[in-house]
Amino acid sequence: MQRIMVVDDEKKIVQTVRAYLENEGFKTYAAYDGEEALRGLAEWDPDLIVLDLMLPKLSGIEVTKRIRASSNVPIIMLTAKAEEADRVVGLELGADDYVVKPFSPRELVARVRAVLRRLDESEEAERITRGDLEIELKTREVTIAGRPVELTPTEFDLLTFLARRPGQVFTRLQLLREVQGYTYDSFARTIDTHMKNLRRKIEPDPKGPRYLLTVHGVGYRFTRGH
Amino acid sequence: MQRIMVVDDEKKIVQTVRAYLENEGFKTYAAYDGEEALRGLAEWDPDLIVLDLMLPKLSGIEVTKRIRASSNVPIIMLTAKAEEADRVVGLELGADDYVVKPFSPRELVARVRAVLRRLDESEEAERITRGDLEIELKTREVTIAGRPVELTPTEFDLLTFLARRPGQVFTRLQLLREVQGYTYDSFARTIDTHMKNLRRKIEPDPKGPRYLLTVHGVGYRFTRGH
DNA sequence: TCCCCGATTCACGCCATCTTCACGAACGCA
DNA sequence: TGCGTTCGTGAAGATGGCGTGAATCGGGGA
Repeated sequence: MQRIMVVDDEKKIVQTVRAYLENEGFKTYAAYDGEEALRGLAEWDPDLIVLDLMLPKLSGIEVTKRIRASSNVPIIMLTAKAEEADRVVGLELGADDYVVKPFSPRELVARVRAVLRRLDESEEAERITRGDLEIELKTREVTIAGRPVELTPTEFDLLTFLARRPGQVFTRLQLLREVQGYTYDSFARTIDTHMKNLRRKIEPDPKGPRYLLTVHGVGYRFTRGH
Repeated sequence: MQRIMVVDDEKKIVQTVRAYLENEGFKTYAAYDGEEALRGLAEWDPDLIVLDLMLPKLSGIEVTKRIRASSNVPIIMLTAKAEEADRVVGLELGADDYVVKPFSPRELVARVRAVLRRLDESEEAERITRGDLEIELKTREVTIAGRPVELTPTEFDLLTFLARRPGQVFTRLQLLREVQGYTYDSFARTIDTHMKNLRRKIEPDPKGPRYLLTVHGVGYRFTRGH
C-alpha cells in the first residue's frame, strides 16, 4: 500500500484530502508545517508528498529545496491561483505536478495516481521475468516457459500488476480498481473469474497454482519466492 | 541530456517554459532577443530552439533565416493567432513546428519531444522492409510484393510509425498524436478508419490481416515475426 | 468560386470480453 | 469433527470494443 504525506496548515484541507486518499486505498500521514514535513519525510518515508505552497515556519518552496537535497520522492504542490510565479519556482526545484486551489479532491487523487504511475513506469524495465513466466510490456506478450499465451486485456493488466509486486497481497476490491479504473460499484468476485481464467492459461496445474496464490479471507498475491 | 534554447522577450514565458522543460529532463538556455539567440546558437549548440516570432531587434523570421544559413537545428516557433502569414513563412524557412499562443506548457513539451523523436528516427534508416512490405522513406513510396501502393499522407505516416516498431502496441490516442500532431479533442476512432483503408491497400486479406493487427481493448500493432 | 480528395465523424451490427450467478468444494476456527 | 464462511468454477447474459459503409467537414487547386 502506497504512503502519502499531506502537508498543509489548514486542518480542514488535510482532513478532506486524507479522507479521499484513504478511501482510494492509500495510507496517509499529516504534517501541518514545513518542519513537521521534513521530520515526516525522515520518519515515514512516504512514497509521495502533497505539499501546500503557503506554510508557516518554512515555505513550501523552502521545504521542496530541502527535500530535494536528500530525496527524489515525488511532490505534488498545492498552490493558489495568485502564486503562479512560485509554482514555476516549485517546478524548477523538482515538484512533479501541481494542483491549483480550490481543487476537487477527486482531481488531486487522479494526479496522485498519475504521478505514481508515471514514476513507476519510467523506473521499471520493459520486461518482467518471474521463473518461467515472461511479460513483455511494450508488446503485451506473455510467455510461459517460452510458449506464448493469449491473454485478454484485463487478464494482462491483472497479471502485470501482481507480478510487479511479488508477495504483496491485494483484496479483490483493490485489484478491481487497478484493473478496470476506479468504479467501486462492482462485484468483487469478478476477480475470481479472471483469476480462474489466468490460472487456466499460465499455471501448469491450475489446481495447485505456482504463480497466482489465494490468500484465504483476504485476496490474492503473486508468489514471492519461486 | 538534450539541450533546448528558449527565445522570447517576455521573461515570464521564458521562465515558465524553461521550468517545464527542465522538469521533463531537458537542459535549457534562455535568450531574450534575436541577437542573443544567434550568439546562443554558436555558443551553446542546442539540440532544439523554441523561438518566438515577435522579437526585438531581429524578428523571429529573420533569426530563422540566419540560423538556417548555417545550421539544421530543429526550431519550434511560438506565434500569436494573428501572425498566421508569418507562420507560413516560418515553416517555409525551415521551422519544424509551431505552437500558437496562448499555449499550454504541456503541449509545448509534447511538441518538443515529438520533433526530437521525429528527427532521431529520420536519421536512422532510409528504407523499412518487413516481409513483402517495403517502405521507402525519402520518396514515401510503398510496395507490397513489388507492387506499388498509393497511400495518403496520413496512411503513410501511420504505417511507417507502426512498421518501425514491430510488435509494440499503441493506443488509438497515441497513434492519433503521432500522426496528426498534437490535438487534444479528437475522436480516437478516426484511427480505425485509417486502419481500414490501410488494410484495404496493403493486406492480401483485409479480414485476416498479416501486418496491421488489432489488440482488442488496447489498440493496434504491426506484426512481429511473420 | 466551385470541385475534389482526404480526413473525420457517425451509426449500426457483430462478437470478444467481462460480469454475474449459483452451487459445490475447500478452508479455518472451535 | 461440524459449521459458517470463503473460494473455484462453468455457463449464461450483459457490456462494450471493433469493423464498416456512408455522411460530413475542410483545404488546396483549377
